[in-house]
Amino acid sequence: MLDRRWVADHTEEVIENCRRRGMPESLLEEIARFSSLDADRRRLKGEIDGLNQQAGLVSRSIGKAASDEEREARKAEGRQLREQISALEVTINEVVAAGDVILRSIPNLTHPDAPAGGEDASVEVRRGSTPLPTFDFKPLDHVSLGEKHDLFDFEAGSKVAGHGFLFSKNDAVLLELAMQRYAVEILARRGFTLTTTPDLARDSILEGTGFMPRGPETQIYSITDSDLSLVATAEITLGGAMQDHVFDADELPLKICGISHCFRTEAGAHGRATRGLYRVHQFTKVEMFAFTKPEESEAMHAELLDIECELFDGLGIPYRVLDIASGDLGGPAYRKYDLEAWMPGRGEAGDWGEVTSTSNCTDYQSRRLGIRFRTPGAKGTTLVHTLNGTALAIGRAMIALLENHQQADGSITIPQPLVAWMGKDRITT
RNA sequence: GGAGAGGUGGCAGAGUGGUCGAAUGCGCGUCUUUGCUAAAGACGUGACCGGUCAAAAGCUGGUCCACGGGUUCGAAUCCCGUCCUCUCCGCCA
Repeated sequence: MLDRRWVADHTEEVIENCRRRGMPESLLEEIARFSSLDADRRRLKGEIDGLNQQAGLVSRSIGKAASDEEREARKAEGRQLREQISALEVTINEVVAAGDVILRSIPNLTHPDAPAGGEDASVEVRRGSTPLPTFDFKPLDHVSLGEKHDLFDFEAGSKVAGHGFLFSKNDAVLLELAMQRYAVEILARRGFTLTTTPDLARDSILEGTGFMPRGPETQIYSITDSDLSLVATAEITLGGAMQDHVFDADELPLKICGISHCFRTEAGAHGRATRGLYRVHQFTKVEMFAFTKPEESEAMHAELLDIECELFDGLGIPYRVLDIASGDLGGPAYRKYDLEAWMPGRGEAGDWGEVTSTSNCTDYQSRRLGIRFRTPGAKGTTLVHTLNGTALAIGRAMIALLENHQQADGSITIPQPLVAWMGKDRITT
């Protein structure tokens, strides 16, 4: 979330930003209301502070009271003050709660260079080093390739868990492991701390990271009779792990890699391009997360993007990089780049499909999570910036890999960097 | 899962109803002594929300002793719930 005080003092700027992001008119009106709510909060806070001071003085005087009558009189006075305070606290809590609802619904500010507009306004800013493939045969999509080589069992997935789940089989398993090993290798070399993370997290952690468990339109699976949910991405746990932490300045920037399963209900996503691996309820992802000082976050964002490019260039997968338009940014993102890989089997004659996403969330997540750093000699603490990026989302990357590397004879070549981990250089029948 | 112990400032650790944001030690900062280092001494050393101020500093009010509730004029201290840690037992990959 944004800073409460800053929002109250910069209402016009905040509204302008929301307009740029295509937020509904109703939210803009709410933001205008926020400023007066916050003024109420401050006024009430002043009153309560004053009463607290009085009540404290009264309480302390009781021990030194000269007589029983005086003591009783003071007690009554103290009781009366506390009642006033309680009443005001009820009011201020309501005001704060109303303000918080608004504050939490306000998205992050937007990078001035991010393209303005909706989904279609995103701008291609870069291409990968691998050219689009040319086939002298009709390329298959990954589902057909999977059938040919017995790589996936969607029926078994449906049987045990329902539509959107699958079993990987045979060479697909080796490939999954090889891809993870490949990604981890590159991230380790880039100075990331390697972790595997819990696949479940408390609802409070989800909320702190900006996810909404248990709403009517939630994308999150939750566990009945507990406060746990299945994570949609390791971003939740990697950010959540540092909740309320204060870094020393020399610990930053900190780069962490987390491998987790990701679970998404994909509510309302039926009927879209969901064949095969593209949109499933569970997949494995190698995620990057970074904590930086504010002035370092843009450079870190560029680094995360570079790593994503390096990973896909290394796999020989053609892709384009999109600078995501303001209207299509998620709430916490100040700026976001997506990699879209070329998927020859997608649509009529191939199409781009999103495979990674990297966001600079500036201090939007860290404010709610209370993640700060301290500079020696300087007073106070400063909120860190958080960034996240996909290293490899296994399912989607595998679609691109299988479809781009298929050969006329039906076999699939394994990109060189994976061969050692995979133990073979080709998938054949 | 069962039984017990416990969660206090950057760390260690005292504090069982008021004068406690909290002793003491370590660490850290400034200064003094010293040719440098070491050592010693003096002083200082948290976060958050407000007020004052153009702003910062400063000054000033409040809140914070895991978290949330309760009792009380008053809670780090008493009661309840939650979370977490440790020890033992059970179970288990």
